[in-house]
Amino acid sequence: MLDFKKEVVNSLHQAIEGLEKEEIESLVEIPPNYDMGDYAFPCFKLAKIYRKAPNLIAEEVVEKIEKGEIFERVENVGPYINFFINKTKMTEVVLKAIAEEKEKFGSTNIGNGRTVLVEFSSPNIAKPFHIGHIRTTVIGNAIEKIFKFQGFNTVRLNHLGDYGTQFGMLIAAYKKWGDTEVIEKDPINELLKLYVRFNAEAEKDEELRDEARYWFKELEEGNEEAFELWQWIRDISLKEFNKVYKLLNIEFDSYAGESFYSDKMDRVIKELEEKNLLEESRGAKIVDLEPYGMPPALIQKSDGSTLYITRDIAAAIYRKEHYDFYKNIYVVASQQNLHFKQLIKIVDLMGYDWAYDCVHVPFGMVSLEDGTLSTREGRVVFLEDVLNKAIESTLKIIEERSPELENKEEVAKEVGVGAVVFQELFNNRIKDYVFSWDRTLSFEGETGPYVQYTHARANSLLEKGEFDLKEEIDYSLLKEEDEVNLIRLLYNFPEAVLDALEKYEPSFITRHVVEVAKAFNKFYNSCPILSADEELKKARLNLVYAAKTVIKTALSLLGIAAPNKM
RNA sequence: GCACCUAUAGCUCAGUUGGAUAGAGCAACGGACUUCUAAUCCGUGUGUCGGGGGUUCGAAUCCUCCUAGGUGCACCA
Repeated sequence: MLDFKKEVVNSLHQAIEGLEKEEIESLVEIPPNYDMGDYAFPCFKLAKIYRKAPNLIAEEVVEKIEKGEIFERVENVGPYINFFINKTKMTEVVLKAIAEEKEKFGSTNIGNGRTVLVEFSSPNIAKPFHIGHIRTTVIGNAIEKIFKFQGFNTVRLNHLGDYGTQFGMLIAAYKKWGDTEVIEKDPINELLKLYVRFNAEAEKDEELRDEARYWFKELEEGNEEAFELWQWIRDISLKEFNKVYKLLNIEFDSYAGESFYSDKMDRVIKELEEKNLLEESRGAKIVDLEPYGMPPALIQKSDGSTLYITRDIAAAIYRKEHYDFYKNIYVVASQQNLHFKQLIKIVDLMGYDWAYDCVHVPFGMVSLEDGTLSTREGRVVFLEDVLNKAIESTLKIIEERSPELENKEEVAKEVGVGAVVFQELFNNRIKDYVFSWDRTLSFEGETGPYVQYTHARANSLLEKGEFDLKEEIDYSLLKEEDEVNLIRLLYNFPEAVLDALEKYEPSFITRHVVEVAKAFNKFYNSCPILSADEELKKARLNLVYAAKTVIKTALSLLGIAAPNKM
């Protein structure tokens, strides 16, 4: 697709002496208001070079710029040079590109088949899948889709929390108080009860903690009973998690969790020792990171068992050997910033040049109105409940507004789940937020259902208007302000996707698609489409098709369905 | 105590690498369906951009100090 910004840069480059193209490009900006043009160039920097007032320079440069067929007008307002793109040209460029590329519009091949691993979701076995897990799950899912869209070979990793002392606790608790039948009926809740009870009693009884450590040690050393119990717990938990993944329509390529690396730990410890990175301290083995301004990383406990970071080092090395990744992305809460800083530094100290291809993508915390989430204290909102409640509310709305709709259940699921996911991807990752039912179940304004509704509306127009993509249209007919604003947003979509990829920030796409939906609805309200004159109708339907396509693509990158009717 | 993150309208948040008058949604009030899906659209207004100092032609954005909140910092993950 023709790059208008490059055109602006080129014509400025010809008119200005003493500035490299790169410098010009970094200065070109989008004015605060489109009345002022599509692109602008401020002349303050030139003022310094030429020792002349910036508005005078702007005047002179404008004189020298050739308008060609790309620019409608180029004019200066004070120290700014404003470029107005020829609207017919822009319309033609965008609508043709979308008609050709369809749902691939916005994709590139910058990945060129390189492998990107995305580790996300990674719930802890035997604990409920609650609202706190939704962020990693949907953010990771979106990031994977965005990378894939740009030509990367992506691998979706669910690094299950299926190892560690907590399993010692569970095994010990099960052996004391467990009942297989009861657990099979409601696995997560019953296992959780055991876990909570164990923790409560361990407060009073130190010996219980020793028992837990003992069982974890046994598990690590291959005790058969411990292993079988562990596997059973893992299986029934995964079955529960899959209910949520199914609702979200998310699948993984690998469920290799922490346990998978249990037999790869010795090698790590040996290697750290060989490279003189390991030190004895208080009976444990650590890597001293003080020279890098970080607290020491505990690699091996004094009882010889390993820790989270040890397994992560093993995992990183395994992944490099097994997948030869270009990037290894961890979508994990910001609480673990230090952990990942330490992890990456240790891998670096081990001499691996790919250490900084490991990227931690952090996100803020979810809390409840009455405080922090706490599984142990029962302050928890289950993700499955949130999704089901959203689906239920959606179904009610459908019954009210479009009772004749076919497959209501299916649409309710797509819209209800879409609302939850969309809200989750709407703000910057890093922000903390307080979970609120009101906000989650609101379907008006800048929400998922709003965007989906816009898509369904567009689809309905295309059906009623018997739209044919192959028909020739007259691009110059689309010159209403509301049309041009929509077209401009469609034109900017590919850049929004690239920004999202570069910053690992799906919300850039969420924000952009909301703008597209707003512009579309404005256009829809101000411009008659089906009742317009034949040629205008064809042109407008083409624009409707383009908007619908971009909305659908954007939603799919976010992991949200785009129903044709709702 | 040390480190990192956050602070923008009543609420929830945008604000592109420093740039032209700081923007949305929600909430409130008023208006638009015999006409393309009213989960829509139009109108009405509110800001010490947490505070001070600095850099700059120009700062919500960069630097610095302070305040408030959050998170992390050795045998949990």
